[in-house]
Amino acid sequence: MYVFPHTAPASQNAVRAGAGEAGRVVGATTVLFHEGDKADALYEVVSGVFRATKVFSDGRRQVVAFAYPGDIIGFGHGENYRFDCDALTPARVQVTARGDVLAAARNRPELGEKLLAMAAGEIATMHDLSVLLCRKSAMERVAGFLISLAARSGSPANDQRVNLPMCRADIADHLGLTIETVSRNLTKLKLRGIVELPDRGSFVIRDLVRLQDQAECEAVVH
Amino acid sequence: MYVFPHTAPASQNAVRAGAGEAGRVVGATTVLFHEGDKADALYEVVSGVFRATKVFSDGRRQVVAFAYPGDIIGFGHGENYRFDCDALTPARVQVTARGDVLAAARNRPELGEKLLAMAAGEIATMHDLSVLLCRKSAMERVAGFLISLAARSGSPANDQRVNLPMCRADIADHLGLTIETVSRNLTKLKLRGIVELPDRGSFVIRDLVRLQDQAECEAVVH
DNA sequence: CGCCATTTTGAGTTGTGTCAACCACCGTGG
DNA sequence: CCACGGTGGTTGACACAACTCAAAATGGCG
Repeated sequence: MYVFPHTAPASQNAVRAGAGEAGRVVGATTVLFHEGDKADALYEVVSGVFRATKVFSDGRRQVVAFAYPGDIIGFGHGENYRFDCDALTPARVQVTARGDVLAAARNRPELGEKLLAMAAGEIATMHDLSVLLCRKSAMERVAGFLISLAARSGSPANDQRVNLPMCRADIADHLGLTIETVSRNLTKLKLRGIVELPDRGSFVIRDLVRLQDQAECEAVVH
Repeated sequence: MYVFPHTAPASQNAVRAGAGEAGRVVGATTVLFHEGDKADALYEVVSGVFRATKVFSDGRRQVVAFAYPGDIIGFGHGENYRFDCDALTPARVQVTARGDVLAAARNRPELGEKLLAMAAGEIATMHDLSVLLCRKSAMERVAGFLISLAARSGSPANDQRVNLPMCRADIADHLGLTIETVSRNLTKLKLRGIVELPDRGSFVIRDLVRLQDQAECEAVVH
């Protein structure tokens, strides 16, 4: 597992979310919130990719989730946020005060149902993650991760370039592996002609069927 | 990982939940629902313990969650249930048709908020599980699991007998380990005087502080 | 062009899985 | 009452996949 040096500056430009603030544009590495902050806002990702991380006292991290456009960040917390969240790329988010959302749902029941449905979606995502983490081999995790990424950026199909906005360390800490193991398995997939790695920030699936074979179980698609 | 023999009879007495049915008493091994069944009911656990499992085509299983009194089963599914659910012990559940709940929430917004809060709780639980699964060592997982169990059956304190209603295979498939590894680590904890294992169905924490040391991070408590 | 961060590759170690034997518990039936 | 068989749990020996440490290679950027 890659451990970030404690001395590394966490992130520069922190955003304080005002209630009802809308369509905020943020740069890469912008922090939406830290673990322990008062959980008073919901964020809808409009564009870009965010990363939710939990950092442990010993320096180890877990990347709990990646958030793509359409995803809502801020569910599943109590009074205070349960992890840190920052932007991996330049991004835009729609910020809404939690109180406002609840008040609105009070008047418009269909909105409440939509919130519930989104919460259900997040639960399903977490189920899938825990399934991914329980799968034994590193290859299964890496292959499954690539498939779920491809599914998020449109439907997973052959010869389609998919962005890989997170670094190896993020992938490793998401899958419970080390960067070396992630790298080795990506190389293995490349040598077998299953994926292509044109540069650090993207990949191409050349043989989806065989990639799914590597993932060893039905593709996790939302 | 322990793989249940395919030939084993899944479970005898399946319950078909009628809408609005209340306070149903079920025996151990009773199946609430199977993966793929139409997700038309919510279950509130009144007493007993339930187990949510996902079975893969190759026979491997993951125990996605254990449900204790007060827990709601049935969130986080779409049209159809995403995993199997059965009782580990004789139990009682409150069954409610999903449509009824949504209709009720439509009229009573505070109910809708309660539902959202419960969904948030389930998300938090799943976050904790994925955190548990990302922890590297088997000992960390086992220790963390014992702590979370103790937390669920009252507050975790020394010299308090805690029920362990699930078998080693369930624990193993919950933590992504094998039964042998679970067993070895439990023995290790026993030899170190950290826990006691009076019988198969329970354990006693003798030194909570050292158990938390083994879990390597702040106790996961709800 | 040269520097720095990130990724890849390599060599050696170790923890956990695998396979197999053994043990403890419990209900059954002689 | 005890012998028996079955189930679930523990223990041991060994192999292998993933981790660790280290070094080389790649790519981005001033």
